[in-house]
Amino acid sequence: MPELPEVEIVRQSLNKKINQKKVIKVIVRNRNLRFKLPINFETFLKGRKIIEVKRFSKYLIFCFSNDKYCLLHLGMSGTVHVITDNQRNLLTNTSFYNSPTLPIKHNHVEIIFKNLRVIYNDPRRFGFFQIINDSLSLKKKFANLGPEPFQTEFNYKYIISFLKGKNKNIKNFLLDQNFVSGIGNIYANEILFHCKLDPNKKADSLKKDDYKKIILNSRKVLSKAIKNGGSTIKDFKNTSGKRGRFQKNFKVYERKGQLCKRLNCKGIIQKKEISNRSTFFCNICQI
DNA sequence: AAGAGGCCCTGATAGC
DNA sequence: TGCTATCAGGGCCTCT
Repeated sequence: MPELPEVEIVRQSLNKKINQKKVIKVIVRNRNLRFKLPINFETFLKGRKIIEVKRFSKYLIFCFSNDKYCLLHLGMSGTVHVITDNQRNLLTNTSFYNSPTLPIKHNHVEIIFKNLRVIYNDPRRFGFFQIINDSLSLKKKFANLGPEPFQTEFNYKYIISFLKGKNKNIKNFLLDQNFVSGIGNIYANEILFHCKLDPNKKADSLKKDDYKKIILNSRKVLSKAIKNGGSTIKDFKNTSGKRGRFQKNFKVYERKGQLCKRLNCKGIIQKKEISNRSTFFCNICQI
C-alpha cells in the first residue's frame, strides 16, 4: 500500500530525525524479507553517517558519506518507526503493549543511532533492503524505471512513444513502473476517476487530451496525497505513528456500490478485477 | 517481445 | 467457538 506519497511522507520525517546521525548498531531479527538481507548488512551500516534520506519512486534511499547507499522498499505492509530512547524507556516501564506507535510483532530490523532508533516493521515481509556501493550502481538500479509523474520527462511525447504498438489497458500502464513510477493500485484508480477514463480502455486508443489529463491528474492526486500525509487504509503510518488523511479524499477506491462523488453524477461505483487487481470506477462518468 | 499469470507472506474477515 | 477460504497487492519471475 505504500505508494509514492506514503514513501515521501516517511522520507520527510526520517530526514528530519536521522540526518547527519551515525549508525551505532544494527539489530536484525529476521533476515527473510522479500529478498534475504545480505550477510554484510550490519557491518556495512555500522559506523556510517547518514547525509540525507532521499526517495525515488517507492524506494527510500539512505545516503551515507563516501558514496554509499542503502535502499528500502516497504513492499505492501512495511512501516518505519523512529523512537527515542526516552520514549522507549517509558514504554518498557509502563504499557509497552498498549503503545499506539510501536508494533510488537514483526520488528525485523532496528538501526540504532545516538538517543534514537529506526525500526522496520513488516508483517507480510514483502519489503526489502538493498546495499548499494556507489552512485553508478544506484543509477543502474533505477535505470529501467519510468519517470515519476512530477518529472518533465513524463510528457505527451514520452507517453505516445512508450505506448506505440502496445496493447494494454490504461490502468495496467499506470501500474507499470517501467512506464511511470510511483503509482500503485489505489492511486491508479483515483487518477483515472479524475481523468473520467474507463480503466479498461486500451491505452493507445486514447486521445491527446486524455494523455494530458493523465499527466495533470497524476501530479494533482499524488501531490494532494502528500499534502494530506498519505493514505492510511489499514496500517500505513508516518515514523511517529501518525495516520494519513488522504483516504478521506478517495472518490472510488473501496467505494463499491456507493454513489459517485462527482457533482450531478448519478453513477454507482463499480468493482471489477483487471489483471488480478481490484479496480474501482464510476459506471457513468468514466466512459 | 509483450503480456498474462503465479508467487512470496500474514492478518483480517467472511462463511459454515 | 473454531476451522477453512478468500482477499489485500509490489515487484520479480516464468511461460506462452
